[in-house]
Amino acid sequence: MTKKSRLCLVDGSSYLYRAFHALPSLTSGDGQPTGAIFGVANMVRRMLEHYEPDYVAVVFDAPGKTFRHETYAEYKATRPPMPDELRSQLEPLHELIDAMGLPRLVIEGVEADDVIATLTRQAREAGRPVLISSGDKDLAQLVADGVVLEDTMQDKQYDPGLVEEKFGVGPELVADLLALTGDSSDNIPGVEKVGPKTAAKWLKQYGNLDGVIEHADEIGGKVGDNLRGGLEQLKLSRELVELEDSVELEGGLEALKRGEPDRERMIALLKRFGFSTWLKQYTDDAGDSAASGDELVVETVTTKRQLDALVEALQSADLIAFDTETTSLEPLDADLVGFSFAVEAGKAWYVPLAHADQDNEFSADEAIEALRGIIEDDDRPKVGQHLKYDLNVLERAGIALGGIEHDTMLESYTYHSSGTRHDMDSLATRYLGRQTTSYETVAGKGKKQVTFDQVPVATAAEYAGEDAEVTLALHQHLWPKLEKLEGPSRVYRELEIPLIPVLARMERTGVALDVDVLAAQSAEIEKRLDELVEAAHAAAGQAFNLGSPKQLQEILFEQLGLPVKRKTPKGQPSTAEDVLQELAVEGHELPNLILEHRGLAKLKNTYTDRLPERIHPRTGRVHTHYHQAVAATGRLSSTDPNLQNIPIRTPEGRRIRKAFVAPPGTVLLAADYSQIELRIMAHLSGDERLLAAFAEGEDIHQATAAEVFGLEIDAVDDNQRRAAKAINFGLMYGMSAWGLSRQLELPRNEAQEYIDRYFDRYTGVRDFMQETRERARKQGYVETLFGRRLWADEIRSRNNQRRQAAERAAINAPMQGTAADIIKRAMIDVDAWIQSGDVPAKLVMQVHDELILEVDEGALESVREGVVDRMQHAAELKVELLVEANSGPDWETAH
DNA sequence: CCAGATGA
DNA sequence: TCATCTGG
Repeated sequence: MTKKSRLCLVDGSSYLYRAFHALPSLTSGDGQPTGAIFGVANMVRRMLEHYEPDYVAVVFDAPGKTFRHETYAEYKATRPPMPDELRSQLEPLHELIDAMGLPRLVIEGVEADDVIATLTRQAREAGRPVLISSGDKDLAQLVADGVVLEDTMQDKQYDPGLVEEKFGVGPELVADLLALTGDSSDNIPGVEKVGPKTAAKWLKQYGNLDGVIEHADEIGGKVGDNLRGGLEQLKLSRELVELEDSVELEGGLEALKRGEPDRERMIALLKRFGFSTWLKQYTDDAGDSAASGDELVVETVTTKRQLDALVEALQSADLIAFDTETTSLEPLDADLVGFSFAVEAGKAWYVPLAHADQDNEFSADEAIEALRGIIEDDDRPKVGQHLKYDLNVLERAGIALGGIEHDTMLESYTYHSSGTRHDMDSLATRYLGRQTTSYETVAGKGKKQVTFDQVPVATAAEYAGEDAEVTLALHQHLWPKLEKLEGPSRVYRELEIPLIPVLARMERTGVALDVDVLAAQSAEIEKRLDELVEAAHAAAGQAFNLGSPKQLQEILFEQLGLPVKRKTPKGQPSTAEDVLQELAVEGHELPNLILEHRGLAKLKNTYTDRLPERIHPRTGRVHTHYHQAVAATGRLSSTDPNLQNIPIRTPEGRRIRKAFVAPPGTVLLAADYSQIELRIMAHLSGDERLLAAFAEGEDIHQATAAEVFGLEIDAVDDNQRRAAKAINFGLMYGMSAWGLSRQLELPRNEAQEYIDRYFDRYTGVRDFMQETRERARKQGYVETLFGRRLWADEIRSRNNQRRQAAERAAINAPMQGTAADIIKRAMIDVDAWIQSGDVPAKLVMQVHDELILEVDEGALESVREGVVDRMQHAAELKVELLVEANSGPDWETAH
């Protein structure tokens, strides 16, 4: 008997939704939305290429109710109706699938899942292997020997073993598990507080759902009560998640034989949708259907001849896409394992350098020397994805990456900073509709993960080659779009790209930390925490975990009966700081103890105990990572550790800055922009009063108080100044009366009065804000002074809260974003100055409006002047940019 | 308002 | 995942 060919079942409906949400909203020339059609069709094409099945079915949900709605009226009740933009793509997609020669099934009264279940059962009975392609995890219950579930968008194939790994139970128990946990997208309730972990544990213990129900009495705790209370619903949920595998279908499996594409219809449809690349394939290579096209050939370079040929090819390229493979995501620990290159679509090279199984004619050093001239050449433009990483890795390997011309991560970020992450996988999906091989599929994951040098060369080459080739494709897609936008492309060329080496250097440099200072503080805090716990337990009359907001709620509001001041978004009584403060003022003892405990525990857990763990064993310093494509406003962010939220506002907190030190012979210089965002607001709004106040060098909060309260400037008291400061602060966050009233502990109407008076006095600011709001609504984005575009994604949301949040963000964005642009310019300039000559200083940190440098003692004055001057002249505004710079042996003193 | 880290 | 707290 010959081996029977595989039946491929595609869950069209699940991919339709996912493609619709994951892909940009494409439209064809005549305005027909085509994004979801494109996504699903591409997915199907990839499946066809990969499996070349003779039997296929693309299955869709039928419109209208199903038998599940009769069982359970609430079924899918929380799901919003299908958006028009998606609905209008359904019929054209069906046409396209028909034209591709693929059997399509839409069966009234049942869902796509049930049709797939039925076909799977029939195929198994006929001894035919099955591949189910779906983004819907419910279908995992169908997996068995000979039945694989593939999630194309995640590039995962679930066999029984992987299902067990993912769900904690085998396929036969997946329906039981889903009944217990519920499925929010179908509005099927589960047992409250039971997640996948608990459900899997129970099912293992009692065999199956019936076992769990039988033994419900034995399960203790709150979840046990929840389980017993929900038994009826549980049985119903079980019925709903079970797939129906006896749907009546005409024609049997033979009806699913794949047909030939209808060329005429295909060409007509592809033209209509404007899918030009696909159309071109169709008209170019008439005979060979959709198969060819995005195939990638990766050449593994192992002989000297190949290496020479590669060098030659790179020498004649206008632009080289480049990627490094390494042993670690942490550049400071990463050893080179290989290089990949691409200079045209469909072709890539991989040069293995340190694979366990490699067998090259040349040594790694010989390969590096052969390529060094090209990699280091400033006149050979390169494009990469997140080149800061490669730059640091190469630096460690003694190679100085030159010619950093383009970075696809930054192209995407400056083109549209929000709405998507900017890692390669996200970009390939979003902009190319391509699903790239994940790192996990080549290197394994969890315990089984190996470092890249252990990955066989053959596997590594496919993966690495794809990275370089996709990077090139992304650049070819993104750059023409970005280049057309004058402002964003300027920000990209003049700020983001030049900043790459500056940040790379700062990360490599790191900052010195005095562990003894932190250890001493940790010990002090620990002692005080013990006292506080004891006192709190005494005050509560029982022991409890002070760090648990849940237990705290119980103690405060139920045991002690204190008044509930506010609720969290989820309806729990809030125990947030301001709430506790209010309770403390009312004379309760416990809230104060809690407040102090929380503050100190945070300090210890986040800073004094953790920072020393971050010291790198080789350098003895702390190396943060600056992220250049995360914050929507253009700011940097910092992680591992975050050095941009080191405490300063309280004395105990500020002490932590004592631990950030300069090594002997050097001092720390901390230079920060004073009131930079308000100054930018003065510039952008052109408000006369605000400009005048800055020009006169007045204390800006005092000046604001004088205006708002109608006083002479010298008559302003501390309280009035504090209120004015809160107003100024609030302004930059798009202030609402609600926010200000909370901040100042004032009634709403009084806060509103302050705001009104402010806008009466500062009419330029008022008009500017109104214009900004309108501009955001009209064009969907606002701009910084340097032309960076900041998109207000939800500005037209019908949800009031979301829309208003987007409006506030849009008002804040030009100021925060311009400040970010300015300090980036300053960093580039200061770094260039330091690198150009004998300036004995290093940039070590950036905290949004502050630069911290490590400076040789002897050169302090000249460096201070040089830094301040460059920061002040990073932009020419209608007001002067004021920079304050101080120095000292540690960050606290320097501030 | 924008971020990141922590603990339950 | 949520609440809380740190910074700007």
